[in-house]
Amino acid sequence: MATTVWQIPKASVKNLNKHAALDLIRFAPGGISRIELSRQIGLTRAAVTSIVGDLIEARLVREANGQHSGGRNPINLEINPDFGRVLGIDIGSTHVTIVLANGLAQVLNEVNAPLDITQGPEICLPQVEQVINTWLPNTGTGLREILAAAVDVPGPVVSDAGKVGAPPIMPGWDNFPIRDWLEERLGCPVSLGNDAEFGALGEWAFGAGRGEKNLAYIKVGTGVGAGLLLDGQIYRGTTGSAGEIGHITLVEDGPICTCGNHGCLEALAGGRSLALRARDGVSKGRRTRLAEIVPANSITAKDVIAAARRGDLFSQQLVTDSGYHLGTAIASLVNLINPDIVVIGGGVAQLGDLLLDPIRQTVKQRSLKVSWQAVRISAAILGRRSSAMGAVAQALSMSLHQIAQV
Amino acid sequence: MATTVWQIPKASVKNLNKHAALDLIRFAPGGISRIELSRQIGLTRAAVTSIVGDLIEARLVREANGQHSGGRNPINLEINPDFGRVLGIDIGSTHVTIVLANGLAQVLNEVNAPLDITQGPEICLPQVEQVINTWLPNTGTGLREILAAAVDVPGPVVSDAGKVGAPPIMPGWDNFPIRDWLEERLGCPVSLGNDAEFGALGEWAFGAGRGEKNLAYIKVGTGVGAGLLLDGQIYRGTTGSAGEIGHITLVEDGPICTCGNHGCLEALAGGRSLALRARDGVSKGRRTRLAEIVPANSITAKDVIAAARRGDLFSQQLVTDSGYHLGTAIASLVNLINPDIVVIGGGVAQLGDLLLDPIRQTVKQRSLKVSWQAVRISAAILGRRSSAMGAVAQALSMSLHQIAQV
DNA sequence: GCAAATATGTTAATTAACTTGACATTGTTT
DNA sequence: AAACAATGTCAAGTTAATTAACATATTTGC
Repeated sequence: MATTVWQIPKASVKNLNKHAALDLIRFAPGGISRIELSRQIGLTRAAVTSIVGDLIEARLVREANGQHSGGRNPINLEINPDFGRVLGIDIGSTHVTIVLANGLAQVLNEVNAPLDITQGPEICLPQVEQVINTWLPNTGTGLREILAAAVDVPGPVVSDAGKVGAPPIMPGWDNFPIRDWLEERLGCPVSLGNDAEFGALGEWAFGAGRGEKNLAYIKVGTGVGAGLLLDGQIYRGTTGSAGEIGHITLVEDGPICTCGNHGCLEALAGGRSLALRARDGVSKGRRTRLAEIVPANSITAKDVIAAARRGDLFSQQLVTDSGYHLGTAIASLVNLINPDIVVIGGGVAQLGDLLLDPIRQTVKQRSLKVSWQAVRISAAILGRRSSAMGAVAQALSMSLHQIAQV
Repeated sequence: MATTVWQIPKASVKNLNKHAALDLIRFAPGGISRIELSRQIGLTRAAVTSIVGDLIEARLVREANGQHSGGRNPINLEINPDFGRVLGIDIGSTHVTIVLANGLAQVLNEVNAPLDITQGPEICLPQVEQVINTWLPNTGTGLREILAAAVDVPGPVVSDAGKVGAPPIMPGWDNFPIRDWLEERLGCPVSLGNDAEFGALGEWAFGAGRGEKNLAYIKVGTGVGAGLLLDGQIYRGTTGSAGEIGHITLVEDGPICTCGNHGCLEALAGGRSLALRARDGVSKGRRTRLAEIVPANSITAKDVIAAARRGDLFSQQLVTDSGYHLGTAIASLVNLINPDIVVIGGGVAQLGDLLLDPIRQTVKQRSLKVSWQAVRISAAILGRRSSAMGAVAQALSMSLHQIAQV
């Protein structure tokens, strides 16, 4: 029942059931009773009473109200929201989003600040620290009250080392001890992850894919990446670069990609491609509202998304084209992974069915029947907060299980 | 450390470490000492002494000789080969291979018989039973001595039910209780799996990918399928149809596939495609030894492989072409899964570098650097026995852990 | 050749997580 | 109000672990 990124420390196999109970309580929508815990873990009611007693004594869990019929009503258990607070930090290529949450993963406050990731860690990380130091006191929370934090970045992560691997979009971040740096400044344990991976975790824990066994989260931002949650566990691959769906080759002689290859999904369907195709269309005189933006080569993906929302047909067509390419790559993923659900997140996903319908159609056409019949394709419920909420889930995992350890 | 398909029964969490020790002993090349066990499981030496005592008393494990330096020599432990015998049954589309193995997974005997899977289970399974009943006594083994068996079939499997899902190449097998039928006839526990999945298990346990964390086994036979072993666990997906790499679309308007789509990998690189392309070439008058085979449309994939081996340039070109297509699909897999190793098995893989080189080249060209640098692409060491040996591993898992349960 | 050093393996006493089986509590049904 | 039903708790017993001492086997140093 180890459901998240938290790895059970080898020494405490004896506490295995305590951690299992904790996770079941955390992720049970609307709480869970002792007897239900005993059924799911496979322990006796007496044992669960004892375990839950420990958790309540540690102030991690509290009793709440629930309903039933036939006999005595069960007492629902839930995480004690006041057990502590955590930070979820989502570092994107142009922005950083920071979320303050309580033990129940309820968002208490949120802040957003611009950032240019190409400036490297020596510039960016102090900026993040600065944002926290000026914003956090206004939320009525001291830095000392923060039990843990989790950060994600848009590149492959070597999670043991707390560094990024070989980041294509993150020049200068290579080998910088991101986690250690933040742990020292924030004074609490920090976990480093990949943005798509945390997006998957967020949508699995609180969003569109609650509790599914096999989930793929596709982040369609400037680039395109996937986070995989397989058999209830984040899957990172051998060097932490699993889920790099953005660099699957779709068109032999297609447009050049940031990775150096031609015809990658990212170069055909990502935000950067969306902007480039829009500029190209405008310069060719296509009839579109985007033509109002001058100069044409200042058009961004955001502009295209906004225009598509307002009904601009040309922009909608560009998005639909992205959808077909995404669908082709996702069809491969569905054939290989056979997931319960594919969650589409990132900026473009705000357009909903305009993007999802061509994806669904292509997946249905290009993957095996058994597999596409089993899969649900939905937009991210948490929207642009998927990754930050995944970071919150991860930070809560760390602190809850650390406290439960003893 | 749950390394194989065996799922630890919830009730016996207390025996968790016993099962972990058993698996470590099983898969440690050349045995493992008590102290090494204690290090890897994270228990004290005393605890390991007690656990190993139980295993020896149950006659599952025995002491062997080992070497060391600096102090007292450790006593190596290995599975007791005489604890029992198992059967590994690999049902292909045209043949069935059955392997008799002892506790150490050493092959004691092997039999091969033709079979036509399209005739359905009512014909095929009695044939398998017949083969076993006439062959097994000659090996000096009674059916009663068989502790367990595992069977694989070339289609998606619903392993809980012991049936196949929606098999494209297995008409009539749908919903037939394969496992239950065999359990009744063989009088021992039977496990049902997919051929690629068991191939992955076989190569992981005894072959090219020993002990790797993330392994993909690509079976290039009549069709093309992949078995995935991720984070040390067989990954089956939501409906048991994970790894269907054969039906990834590579060429929009490519040749039609058995699945109904166009341009699937299987239709471009599988054994069936190899034969079709050879026939086509011969009928177009290409210079090749295959022209000696008449009529041209009786040429099989086997013929092409044999000719390629003997230096026929046309046949070699056909194989190389298959390699490029396989490489394209495997590049996607490498991007998504980021495995340690990709093992190529099935008939065509016997050609070695003739097939592997174009695969390696294409993967290097079409996947991310971090990912292709980390991956090893090798031919199956167990050859045509990969799946049968995976079945042996699975059958041994079942009986070993069942006996260790108490 | 023999003690010292070193590493592996075992034993007995203790600890802690679980089970068992009885009992207590709190609700619905008749 | 009594019977029933389901949940939760308690106390005693069981068992897989730890701890700390000791036993065993092999190399090293003189």
